[in-house]
Amino acid sequence: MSDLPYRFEPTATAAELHERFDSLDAGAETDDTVTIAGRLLLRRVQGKLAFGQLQDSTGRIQLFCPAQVTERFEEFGNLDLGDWIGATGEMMKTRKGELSVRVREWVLLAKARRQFPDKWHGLSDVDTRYRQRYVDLWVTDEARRAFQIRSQVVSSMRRRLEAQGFVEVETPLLHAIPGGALARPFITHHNTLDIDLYLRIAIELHLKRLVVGGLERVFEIGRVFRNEGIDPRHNPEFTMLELYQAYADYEDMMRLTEELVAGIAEEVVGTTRLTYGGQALDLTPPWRRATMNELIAEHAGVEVDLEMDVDALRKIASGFDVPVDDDWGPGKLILEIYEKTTESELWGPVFVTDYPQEVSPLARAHRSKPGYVERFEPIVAGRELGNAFTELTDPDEQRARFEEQARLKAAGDEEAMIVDEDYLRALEYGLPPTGGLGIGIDRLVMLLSDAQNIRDVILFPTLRPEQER
RNA sequence: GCGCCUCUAGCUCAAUGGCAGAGCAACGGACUCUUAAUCCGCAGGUUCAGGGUUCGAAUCCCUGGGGGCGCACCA
Repeated sequence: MSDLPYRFEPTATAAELHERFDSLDAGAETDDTVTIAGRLLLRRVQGKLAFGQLQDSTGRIQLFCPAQVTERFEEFGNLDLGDWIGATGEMMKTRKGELSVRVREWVLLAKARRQFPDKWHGLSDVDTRYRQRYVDLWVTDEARRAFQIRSQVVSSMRRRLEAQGFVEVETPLLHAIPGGALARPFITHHNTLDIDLYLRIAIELHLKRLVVGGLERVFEIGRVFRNEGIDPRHNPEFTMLELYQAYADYEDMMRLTEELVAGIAEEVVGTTRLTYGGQALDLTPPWRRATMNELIAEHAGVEVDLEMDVDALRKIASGFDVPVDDDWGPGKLILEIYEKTTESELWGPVFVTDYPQEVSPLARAHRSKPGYVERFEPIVAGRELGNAFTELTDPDEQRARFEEQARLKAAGDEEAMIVDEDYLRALEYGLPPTGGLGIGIDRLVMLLSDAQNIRDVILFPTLRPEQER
């Protein structure tokens, strides 16, 4: 029978105590009684005097425990590193100037039956860090920091969007028709309906239905699933912000993006001038705008255009070692050339604009450039941070785009879309001019926490299951 | 999916074909101002698993497993 308490009531956190009492002089004693709780992560017993370092979610505070003052002193000295305890005592500073709680009463809240990692070296095996995040969070300062930043980023994002009149919604994760992006979905099954359902690969189509429904500014921050490879920038489930704004176009979305990201950076890390992977990264608006074709010319040294002969584009692509598929039109060829030669070279931030329509089935045709759409991707540190466009609103045009996608699907393209009749019906009721934007939250947090691996900003990244021993 | 690298005590790491080791943690002891406390003592292992080569394997080879990086795919 365990005699561990069912409840405990700390009156202060480590951070609060430092804020209130750091100004004490070395050797000072007070009558201020506090109760704190946390894990004992360091301990130094010295005969009739013991010191402990208690860590809670806000930081660390020293416990000062003379045998004459601290109850059950012998037992206190036998605590293991990692034990959860609660302690009550008076605030003081040691002669050496370390702020401490002089512990009178204390209670064991939970026993650490497994040994904690080395107090100095911590955990370096990344596999263990990801699998046992509950340990990692205690012993790896950067891990705690990254997830604090993540929390603040999402919180700041919500507040900023709400302040601009955006309404947050939740739409289904289980989709009968996967859509809104070009990606392979996870498939699952509903027993009672006896139908296959897909974990969503994007939020897009439901949110645009809501704009049809009169939610003129709408957003969702939520999990999206793509059945693709895992690498330092990709996790099969990741978090996206998607937002849609009636009456806006992609120029509005560019302004919104740079202001949102810069505002969040300012609020969360205090500056828009970051260092990412040792290189300076300045998120201060305005960000550069450049068309895909201009950037290809800059970085690959070749002029490409949809007007060009397909065979000429094929030749250019092959020249850059792009494996060319016979089915690809000029738009897909240009995109592949861009991704192979240019994208990873862009440090940014830069808005890459004016994508070929062929690879953008949900974006509206460019108002002045035939064959192109009003779409951009914000590129930062050589990677896409998001995707946005002036939304395609014409139901007939959308049907034609879906049918072209369905043709590609039939030809073997597993990432192509299929016709979504209900979405077309919604468009037939009328979607106003609308700007849409998606931002990868994980990627944004990586930038702001200087993380080189997406797993460092996802608490429990997807891993192979451990084998039974 | 392919290629390269990696896996040794709870943690961090040595030992590169010749007796499996250290620091921290644990365990026993000393110590009333420590800061990774210090000092003395004592334990701790299916070297990821299985097979092979060898007088002898943590080390070399093969198969399998976990992880990392790169490529492919993608945001």
